[in-house]
Amino acid sequence: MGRAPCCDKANRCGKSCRLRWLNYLRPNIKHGGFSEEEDNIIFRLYISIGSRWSIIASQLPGRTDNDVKNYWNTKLKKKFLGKQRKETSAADPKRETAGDGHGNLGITGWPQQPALTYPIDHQEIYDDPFSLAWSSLQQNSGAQALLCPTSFWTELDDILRFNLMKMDESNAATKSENMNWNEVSPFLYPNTYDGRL
DNA sequence: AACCCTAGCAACCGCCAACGC
DNA sequence: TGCGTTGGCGGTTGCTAGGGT
Repeated sequence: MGRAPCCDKANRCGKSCRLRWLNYLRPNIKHGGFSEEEDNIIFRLYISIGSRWSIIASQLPGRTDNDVKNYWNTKLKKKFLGKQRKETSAADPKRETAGDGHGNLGITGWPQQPALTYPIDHQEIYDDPFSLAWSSLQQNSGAQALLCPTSFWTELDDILRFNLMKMDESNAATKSENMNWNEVSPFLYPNTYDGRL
């Protein structure tokens, strides 16, 4: 499966060799499906730090950044944006596959409410983590205070800056990606987050 | 049976930082 | 300090399988 190798199979270049080892051949790689818990971890980290797949993958033993990235792009993004897709493709209802069949997202620990409550004219930016966060936060009971989009964006931007700053500090201090997640704002870890991953 | 469409995912590409000389 | 090499990363591509028509 997948595209043809860039080099002769019998004479692979080092970079391809390394990539294949890291993403596919390495021992202890999980090749099975992702669990609901892993889904939640990926989702929350994506909201918090964006598409830093290597960091996200480091929190999921046995998963590679490529795995996580592929899984997000092929499944999770649709899962978490399912309702929005349904709204925009109402003329073609058979395309809707995510959720429980009633327009709910089916995320463990997240209230089962319609995702699309953000104004329709903001849909064009709905695919980024901020938009995802907005959708998700609105599904939580505590989102009442965030009904003003302007203050929400400001607040979320502050949180993201804070998290990125903490990550930079952590990386600078340890020269590794084993950041201290306890320092990241819990604002984006509602319900199931208990301070460890 | 043949065609079309979509999902899944391994691999490619390009950029950038670290490293050694 | 400058340059070439290497490794790491995120985004993207394109092959394959499977389902629908």
